[in-house]
Amino acid sequence: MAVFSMPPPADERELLARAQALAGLSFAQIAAHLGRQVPRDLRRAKGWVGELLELALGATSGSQAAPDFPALGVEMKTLPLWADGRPKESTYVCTVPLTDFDACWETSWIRRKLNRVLWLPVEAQTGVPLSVRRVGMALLWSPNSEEEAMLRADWEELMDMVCLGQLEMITAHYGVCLQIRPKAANGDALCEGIGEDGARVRTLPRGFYLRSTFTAALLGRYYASWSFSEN
Amino acid sequence: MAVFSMPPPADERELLARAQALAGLSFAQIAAHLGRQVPRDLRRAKGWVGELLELALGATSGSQAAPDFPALGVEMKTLPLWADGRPKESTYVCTVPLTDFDACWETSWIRRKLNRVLWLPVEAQTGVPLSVRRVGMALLWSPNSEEEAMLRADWEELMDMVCLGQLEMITAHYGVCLQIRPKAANGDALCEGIGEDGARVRTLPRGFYLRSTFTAALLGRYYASWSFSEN
DNA sequence: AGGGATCCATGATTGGATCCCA
DNA sequence: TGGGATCCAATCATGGATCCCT
Repeated sequence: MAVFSMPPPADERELLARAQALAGLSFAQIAAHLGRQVPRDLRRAKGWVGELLELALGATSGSQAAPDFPALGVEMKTLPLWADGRPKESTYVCTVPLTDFDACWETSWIRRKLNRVLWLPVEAQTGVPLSVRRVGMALLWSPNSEEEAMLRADWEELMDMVCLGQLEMITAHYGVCLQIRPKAANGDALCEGIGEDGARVRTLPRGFYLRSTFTAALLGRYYASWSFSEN
Repeated sequence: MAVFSMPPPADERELLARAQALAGLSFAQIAAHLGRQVPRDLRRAKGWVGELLELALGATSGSQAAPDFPALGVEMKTLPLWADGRPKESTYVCTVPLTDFDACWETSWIRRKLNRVLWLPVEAQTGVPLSVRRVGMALLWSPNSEEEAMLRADWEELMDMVCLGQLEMITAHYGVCLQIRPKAANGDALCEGIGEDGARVRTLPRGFYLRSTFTAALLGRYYASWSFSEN
């Protein structure tokens, strides 16, 4: 029997149970239950996997500035992995506030987003067709004190530069676990930022991304080893 | 032969010539030339007449913060009239900037919008079917010194209240020729404004409107009398 | 009939991320 | 293979205004 929609989970226990029930299922199986078509590849549907799994778990669809599970304060993130369990990509977290001089870590959007995350590892091995790729074992995570200290240090360094009008100097090389990179429909999309002289300038929208070294270490704390093998 | 699109007019002369060519035509006639359908009524298409006439004149469609005819600095406004020539409604001008403490009349958005306006009277008599309603004689207008002084006085009174956090006290009763009223998709739409204590609060978006007494007087300066009668 | 409330179209923005070249 | 560039869906915001109750 096909399930076409799902109410939000009542608590973390229920959310985690649903997520664990997805472990091992292929995208084709999940899509079939939700009445969705699997695209040929992700080139023209880059967010498809994330949207599919949000639907499968009963997440609230993209309402601004709210977590995926508002009642629980939980954010869902897919984590694309190579067949050997290493993260394939960095992880997009949220947009960078480019004109907020008063930003502080404690009340920052990124800290709220990362405070409680349901990580869903997903198979992303090149060459494996999308329909047969599988969901892995879910992990409900909060940063430990060491992780939070690292995130905070990166955030403060990067946001200092943003507020001091040094945005154009920022490359993805800054930050140990967090980086700032462009996040736009294309190179023509512009928003407002702070220029060298403190005045407003037009610039590319930017996003915060978690480096794959960070997400790899995070997985490593919970899973001694991990793979999508048939064993 | 149907005309499906129209390049922007090169100068005010050309714009005015096109507008005068529309005088006396029904909405059905204009829509037919543009390959558009006339809706049964305006209840679920409130902006239809404005959009039709923009298309007919070669206006740039709703690009943000730019006039309808950017090269000319001209704004187009329909002016719905009763059969006897009195304005039926107030005229929406633009949104009210709710968080701009430094706003001044000289550089205000509303002043730029009203600096040069092509008024298009349109028949709006209740009971007359939309398809047979007609366009009237166009008027290319700029505020005279008296009109500008009145607009400025109203604007300064109203914007003082906005900036002092007295927004919730403003009703449509303030202002001799200009008023502030809600301008939103519905009562749930919220934006940012200034609260009583100076902090940001969530509030309804507001718009500036010209009272119909103002637009009536404006027409009266140019047309001794005016109607859509068959004579 | 004045004024608070609302409606549609469309462009801009955000949230979901992966693509793909050097 | 890191990092600059890009893609889709859905929501939000803006511009076009009129509706409709008291």
